[in-house]
Amino acid sequence: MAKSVLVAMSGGVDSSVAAYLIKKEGYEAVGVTLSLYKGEDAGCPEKATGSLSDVEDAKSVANQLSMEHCVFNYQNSFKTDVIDRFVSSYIEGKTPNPCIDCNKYIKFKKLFESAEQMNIDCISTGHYAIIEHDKNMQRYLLKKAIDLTKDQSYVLYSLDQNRLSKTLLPLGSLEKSEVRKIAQENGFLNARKSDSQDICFVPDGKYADFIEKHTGKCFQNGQFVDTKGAILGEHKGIIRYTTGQRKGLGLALPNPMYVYQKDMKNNRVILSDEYKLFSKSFYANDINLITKDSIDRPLKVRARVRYKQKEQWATVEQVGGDRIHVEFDSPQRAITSGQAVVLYDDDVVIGGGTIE
RNA sequence: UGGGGUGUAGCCAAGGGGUAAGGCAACGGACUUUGACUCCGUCAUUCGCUGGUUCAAAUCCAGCCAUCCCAG
Repeated sequence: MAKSVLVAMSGGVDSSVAAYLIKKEGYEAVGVTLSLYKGEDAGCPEKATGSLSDVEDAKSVANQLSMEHCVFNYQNSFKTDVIDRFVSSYIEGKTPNPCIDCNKYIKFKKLFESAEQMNIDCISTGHYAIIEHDKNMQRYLLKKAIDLTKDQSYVLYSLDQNRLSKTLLPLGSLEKSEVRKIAQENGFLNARKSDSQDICFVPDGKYADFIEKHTGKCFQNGQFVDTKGAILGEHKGIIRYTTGQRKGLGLALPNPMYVYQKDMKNNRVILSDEYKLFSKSFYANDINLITKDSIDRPLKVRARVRYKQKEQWATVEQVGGDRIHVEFDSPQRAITSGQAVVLYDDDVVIGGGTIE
């Protein structure tokens, strides 16, 4: 009997083509669109994921593919595991990456649980990455997509062996242009729909306003200071700034200045020249390793400290059960607490964690 | 009140007779399933004001205004 697959369909081109490919390979496929938040929470009802038009788009494609389609309401989980975490991370002065949590807690957790309850074997998404079983290592490996410009292996580093073994990512070996072409050839109504961007639940990009609205708090103005403590001006609430940021400071100084550190205790944002932003070493916690159970000795890897960064050579050591120390060969710009570090061995994701 | 300095865009700032550099900020766009970074584009019909000299004045001259510093 054909394996059954639950295909996450956002209503966009990628997941639609993923569904098409799954179906084509003969799987017994069911499409599901995740309802993650209410439109009004995002202040922009029409653009929300799981909003009517996205659901309709997904339904329409599923229909064309003669697939069953349903909508799962994950709003509660999404609120506690993605939005609340996002908000509290910012309140702690960090800069989170909500897409990573969404994959970790929603797409590759809640959705798995739902699949199990439905007796469905696997799940599939439209992520651009490759999952491969390595016979020698007796492990499933997560690898970069063929189309490196769209590669999303970075946001999937939290997947474990169990999840990897039951996940199908049919787009990993395709170029984005091929995906669009397939959508077009099949007459999908979203063939030309633009790629998603910005935080999905903050479609207007004003994440600080979202946090203030969500918490009901107003983050007070405070001082911009230089590294010597001299006052440079007034900031508009400390959550509005992140390490390495240049734009939006509103200061007219002789040279461009960047956010160097955030002093949450004194509600001050410390600015510096760009060169001070470069550093080599940091710790990360909440780690997940894919290619091995633990890092027993210093390991030479390539690492990214943000999405879409080119990997850089580094040495990693595990310190304790859930923590690693990373030392880059050369200084990297604005290593930011709350962002994810992902370790690579060439095209293979070794693992990753959250930067402290 | 006397002496000196300075007034060019939101901020800083070049230019010292020939038709307003640059930086910062801002805004717009590109990039982007996170925040950022980066890149591209826009941004003074006018130089404190009023007169004068000149073919031509931000530039030279006069007066005025504003502001800063030093004296008292």
